[in-house]
Amino acid sequence: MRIGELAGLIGISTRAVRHYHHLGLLPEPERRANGYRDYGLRDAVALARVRRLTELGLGLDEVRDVLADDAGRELHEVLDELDADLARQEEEIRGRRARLAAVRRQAAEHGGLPAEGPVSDELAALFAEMARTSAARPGPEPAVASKEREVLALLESMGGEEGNKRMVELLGEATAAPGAMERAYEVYGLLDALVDAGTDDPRVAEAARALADCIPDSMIAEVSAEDWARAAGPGAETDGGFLAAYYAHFAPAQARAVRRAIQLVAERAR
Amino acid sequence: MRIGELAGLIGISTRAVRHYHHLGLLPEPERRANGYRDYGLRDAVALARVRRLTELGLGLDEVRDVLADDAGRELHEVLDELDADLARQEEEIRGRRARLAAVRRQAAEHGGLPAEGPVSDELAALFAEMARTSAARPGPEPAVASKEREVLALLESMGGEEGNKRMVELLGEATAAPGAMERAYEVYGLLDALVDAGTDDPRVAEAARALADCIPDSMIAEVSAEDWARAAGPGAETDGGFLAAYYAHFAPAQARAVRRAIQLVAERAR
DNA sequence: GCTTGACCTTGCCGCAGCGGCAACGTTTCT
DNA sequence: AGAAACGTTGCCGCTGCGGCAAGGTCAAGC
Repeated sequence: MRIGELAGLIGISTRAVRHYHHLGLLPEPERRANGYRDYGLRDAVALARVRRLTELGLGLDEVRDVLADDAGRELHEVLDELDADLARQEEEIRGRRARLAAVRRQAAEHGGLPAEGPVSDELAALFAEMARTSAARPGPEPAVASKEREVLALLESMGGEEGNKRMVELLGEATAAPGAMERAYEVYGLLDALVDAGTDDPRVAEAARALADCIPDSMIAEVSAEDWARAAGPGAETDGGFLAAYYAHFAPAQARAVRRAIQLVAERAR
Repeated sequence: MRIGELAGLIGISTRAVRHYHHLGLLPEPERRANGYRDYGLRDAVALARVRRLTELGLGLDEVRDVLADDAGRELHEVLDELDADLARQEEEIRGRRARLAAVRRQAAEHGGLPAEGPVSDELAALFAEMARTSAARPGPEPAVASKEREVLALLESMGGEEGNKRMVELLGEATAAPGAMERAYEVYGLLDALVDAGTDDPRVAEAARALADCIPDSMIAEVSAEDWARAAGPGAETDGGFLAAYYAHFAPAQARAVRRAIQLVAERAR
């Protein structure tokens, strides 16, 4: 047989056959006078065995090892490992499909993936409420409000399924109280004014007080007192986690005010 | 944020982030004076979205398309396609695991993968019977016998689950008859003597007759008369399938004898 | 000031399992 | 004689980054 006949017999490409030669999976057969490889049925048997193994999902080098080691002991190991690997892959795909189904459902309801804004309906409602409030107020929207939306969107997309959902829920309740969103925008205004201020500006303390007053007890209770304290603690800027990014997100005086507000909240939490 | 902070926040490597920049999945942020990339929370949001999509199993270019097209129509398509693809993969893995389980069972029973010989126990038994018969006969084993084993091993490993299994079964029955294997070895001897003969050697016809006499009616009935005729027909050598390889496997006079035998069988089959 | 270590920058190679293509020789059919 | 269908070797391409090179930058400790 020539290579094409062999390949056709087994149902594989000639490239694959040559590849197997190259990797040493299949011994090179005799050559004919013209240089063509000349295969016999024993080569076909060998190739069929190689292919059976590769189709099981073994890597080519694993196949080579299995074929080389006639020990058969290693085979057992390899097969066990392979099965575990396949089981893992199967689970992973199942999980992906589950998540994908959720995304598809949401995309269908929503008419598309959340583009740059909110992910959940609750957050979308919250943003809409913000937009209404802002439109009812004079002047442009404070930049801090838009930053706040970014933070919320990030928190929600960052994964912590349960905690963040609950957070958004509480936030929705809190801003649903009459006048709450207006008060929040007052605070945004105070913070916005600090964009170019020094960190020792007297308005910092004022903004911090106002911000802390906006946080309802229900949200304070949701987080442990230690966590509140940590959030305002000295290491927060440099812990490399979310808080560091959060503080870095604001101008220095704004960050100072936010931090002071969290300190006040932490005191209330005790 | 610098790139490491961003990456840590989302839970990804800096390499991946840069890779996403390179592929245009994530816009390049402003640079600081020292050339470092400077990220804000909005970048984190964008990155989180990219990552959610990639973790669903979308390719990076698909993610880019989805993010670029705010149409959302294409998204639906892509997600459908992805789900179908994942379903296919899941099925494939399931099939592989099933086949793998069979191989593992066999390997455990057998103390290793069939090394170069038979695959099934039935074929192993047949080969053992051949070895016994050969040992009881004077002189070395005819080369044709070994070639025959190759053919059988190939047939069995080539896949056609049902048909080949039945073939081996019938072969087992046929050779279990008293004296059958001895008669087969007589024929092997006749064929072996033809290795250097011309195709018009008178012994060809004799060997063909003897070989045809070895084939029991049960095997003849298993294959349709047309298939027998085709197997001995003029196109068999060049059809590129198994028969071509089979005939090429023998010396010319041997092949001629085998073919003549099949012709005789085909006549009996009618 | 100097080192050390942890960052950052760009850029190119490697990975699995071949497919594609180049650039060429052989066989076979017409 | 020419075309079609084979064969040969060899190198590049694909995915989603990781590794490594060969630096520049920054903060901390001596």
